[in-house]
Amino acid sequence: MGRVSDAKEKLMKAVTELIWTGSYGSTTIDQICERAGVKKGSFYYFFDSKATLAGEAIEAAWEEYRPKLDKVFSPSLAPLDRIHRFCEFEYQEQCELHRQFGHVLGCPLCTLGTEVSTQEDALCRKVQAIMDQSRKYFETTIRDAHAAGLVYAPDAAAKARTVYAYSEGLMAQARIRNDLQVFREMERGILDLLGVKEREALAT
Amino acid sequence: MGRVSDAKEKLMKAVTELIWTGSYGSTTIDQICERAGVKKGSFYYFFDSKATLAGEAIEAAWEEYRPKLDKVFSPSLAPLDRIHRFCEFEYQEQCELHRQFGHVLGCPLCTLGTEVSTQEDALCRKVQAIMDQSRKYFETTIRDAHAAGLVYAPDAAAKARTVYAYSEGLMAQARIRNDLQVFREMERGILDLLGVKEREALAT
DNA sequence: ATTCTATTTGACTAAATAGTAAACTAAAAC
DNA sequence: GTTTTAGTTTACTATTTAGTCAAATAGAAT
Repeated sequence: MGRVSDAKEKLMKAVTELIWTGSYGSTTIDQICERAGVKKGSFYYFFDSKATLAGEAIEAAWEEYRPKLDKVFSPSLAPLDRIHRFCEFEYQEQCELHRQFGHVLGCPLCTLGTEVSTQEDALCRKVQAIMDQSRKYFETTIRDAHAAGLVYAPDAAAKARTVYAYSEGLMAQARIRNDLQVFREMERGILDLLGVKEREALAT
Repeated sequence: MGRVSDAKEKLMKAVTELIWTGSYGSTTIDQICERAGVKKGSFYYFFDSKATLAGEAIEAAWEEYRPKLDKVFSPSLAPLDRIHRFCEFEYQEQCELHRQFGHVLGCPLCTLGTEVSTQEDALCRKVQAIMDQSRKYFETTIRDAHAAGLVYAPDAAAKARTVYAYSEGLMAQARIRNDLQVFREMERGILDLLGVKEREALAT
């Protein structure tokens, strides 16, 4: 079966970082290859365009991220505790990224999605699909919270869309302002959307 | 004083449209010139870079947009009515853009801001400045609503940040999904953040 | 009418970029 | 150890792109 290679993985890691720390449109194939330490011929051996690579890269990144969310949103935890842990987790992740790259990066899906929405249909669809899965964590949590009488949310899916939009908006603000403190407002905002008063949250 | 020119305005209009319907990174100076019907020499006569042009363009667009918001958020209206009108206004605007360009475009500030945040400092700062002004409409409205006893929001500025982040997040979703219906959830989401129950809103 | 000046034009350079192809190489399979 | 196959490299072409400049021009001011 010939020789084996990790060039594919290196290219995916490189493009993920470049898009996240910069933007899709401004990263070139030459740049990707250089950061990955891979020659352009090899790039075209594995992928046929930047869009294809980016698509596979975000899917791989999602598969790495997913188990972390599984842990944070474990159904064994009380619903409002999951929310709390998610906000804390997200804050810590962004702190780490900030340390590593010197800038608040926000959500890569949202940044990439808004940028390519009108231009790269296949890529944008992949972003949407991951967002759909991502939103499900909120949906399940909200449904559980409603069932437990902690919140009033008869339409958990609709409420999840709202909470998700808010969290994405907040991350966008954090990126634009390059300000980690923005994340400190996330939990309260989500609880407001869920109609949880300040005292109730503490009592849970 | 020599001859007069509208090339500057044409260039600003062109770049605004190209960024909004596409992205900052993917629009080239040649494209801008072509759409504006202006030769590249003239571009460099008026501006020294794409970033400079984009900066002036968004400022000009904001000055055009501002009076519309002044009308929507008129202090002569009941606070929750202003919110209602804003959501309706935003929906109508996006419908019109969708008709004109064949795609949901969302908020140009947020799209541009997240894209250039790590790359074009001066431009990003202009985005931030306009966002700050934009958010003030919410802040004033929320303060008035609190004073009128319609909502409980002792920290109007904080609440405005939350509402603003949510509205930006929702517009990002609308752009990514290319779905105008997303806007129909905006008012309820904002009222949820403000703690206004469904009945109360109608009663105002 | 003439002058003056703000603006326009087109032709140019240099660099960056996407994409190709054929020769080359390492290592797996036998 | 030979063959086979997967992956790598290098050198290349053709475009696109940013940015420059000197000459031309239109029209405002006088």
